[in-house]
Amino acid sequence: MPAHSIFDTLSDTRKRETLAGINVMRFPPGQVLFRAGEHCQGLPLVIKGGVKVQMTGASGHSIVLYRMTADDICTLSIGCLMTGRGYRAEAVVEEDTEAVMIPRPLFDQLMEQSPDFRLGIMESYGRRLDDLMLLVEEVAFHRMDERLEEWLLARASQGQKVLSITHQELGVELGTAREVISRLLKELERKQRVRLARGKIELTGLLCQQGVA
Amino acid sequence: MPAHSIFDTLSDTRKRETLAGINVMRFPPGQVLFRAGEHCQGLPLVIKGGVKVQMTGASGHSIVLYRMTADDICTLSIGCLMTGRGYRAEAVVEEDTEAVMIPRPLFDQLMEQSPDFRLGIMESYGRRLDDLMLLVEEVAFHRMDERLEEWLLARASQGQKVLSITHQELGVELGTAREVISRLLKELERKQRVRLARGKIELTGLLCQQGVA
DNA sequence: GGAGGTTCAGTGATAAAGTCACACTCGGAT
DNA sequence: ATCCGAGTGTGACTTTATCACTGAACCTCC
Repeated sequence: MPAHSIFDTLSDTRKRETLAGINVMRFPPGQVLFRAGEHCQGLPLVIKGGVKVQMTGASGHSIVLYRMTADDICTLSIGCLMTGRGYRAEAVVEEDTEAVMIPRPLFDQLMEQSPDFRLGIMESYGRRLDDLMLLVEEVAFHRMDERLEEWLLARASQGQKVLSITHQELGVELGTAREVISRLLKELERKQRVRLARGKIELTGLLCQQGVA
Repeated sequence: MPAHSIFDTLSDTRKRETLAGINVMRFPPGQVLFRAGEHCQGLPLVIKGGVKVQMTGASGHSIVLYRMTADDICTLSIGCLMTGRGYRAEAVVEEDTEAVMIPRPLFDQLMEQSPDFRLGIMESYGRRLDDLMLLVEEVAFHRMDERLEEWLLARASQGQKVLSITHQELGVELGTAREVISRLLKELERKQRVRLARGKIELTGLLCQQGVA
């Protein structure tokens, strides 16, 4: 039985009733859930998997804003749903993902009837605002070399030792240019913290050790 | 009768009943509504005035995230209210401001009973997310000289020709250092777009013309 | 009105980051 | 084997950030 924890607080019959009309969708990596400008059809709940949300600004550059993983709510969609405006960002699946789409009427109904559903939505919103505020601070004030190391470290702590990612993609992650990433990675290679290959970054030495801890 | 448009959809008796228990508070410029780390006591609704919300990052630098004006809802507070975490930002009054504070129980009650109240909250959240996403893009990819001109232009279009603001404060607005602002302003002065004085920036020439249009 | 202190602004030197242009190289595909 | 495109390396230059310091404007207190 596919589920999202926001339904856990509903009674069993209520839950069955709610989930009756909606079906789980599966998405492969690379699939685009929504694009900038598109209109929102409902509220996506991620059951499992991973989705990155990124935007491309007026400047033509892109930056990853945040990620959704298992049990997440696509908060961004709520705003679009309410105001009727199109998405400002796009969502790209990174790992095989299962999600359900809550249509507007059901969303309204749940908001009306379930205090816990409301709480879940509000909490999710709060977290997202926090994420974005931290991102602003990060982008505005942190050095790129530190941000890059932190990013790699975060991956290392998930147990990944060899990352399959291009410098260009890393540039989008951190909101900078490919050349900047290339130079910083070369510098890290000189410091024996990574080994580089085409499309791959192997974490070694301190970067890897710390990641395990 | 002080009011916030989010109450407009309530029936007159309902509205009277709701507003009975809460009283309008007045704040002078400079007053701090909340600080980073403090806990949220309720949901502030701005009746009139102006409040800026800014955060100071781990780096020790500050940046203005957004502003609240008449009829705004302090969306940030909802997240804090729901999760119980402290504020990550601080709110500073800029103009004489009137606000009401909705205590948690009343907030919960309105969320349960009024679809329009829910809609208003959700819309407000959506706008805030949008604001922050645009800010990320702006900070990450736009040139500082353009951002500065846009900021000045936005003030000009509100009819202000002489701004009372220090370079330091402008640095916080745009998330950069005072020296950077000083140099860019000097450059604008050379281009006859502003006249500078201690604590003042007078908009002239194109910058002013465009502002009026 | 001056002395002294504080806030604000200007500027040079240097480092970090972004931009532009172009060369090279690795891995398929034909 | 050759070709081609995606990925990477790098020099030259611009923009922005940081550090250190100077000087100017304003305030307060005699």
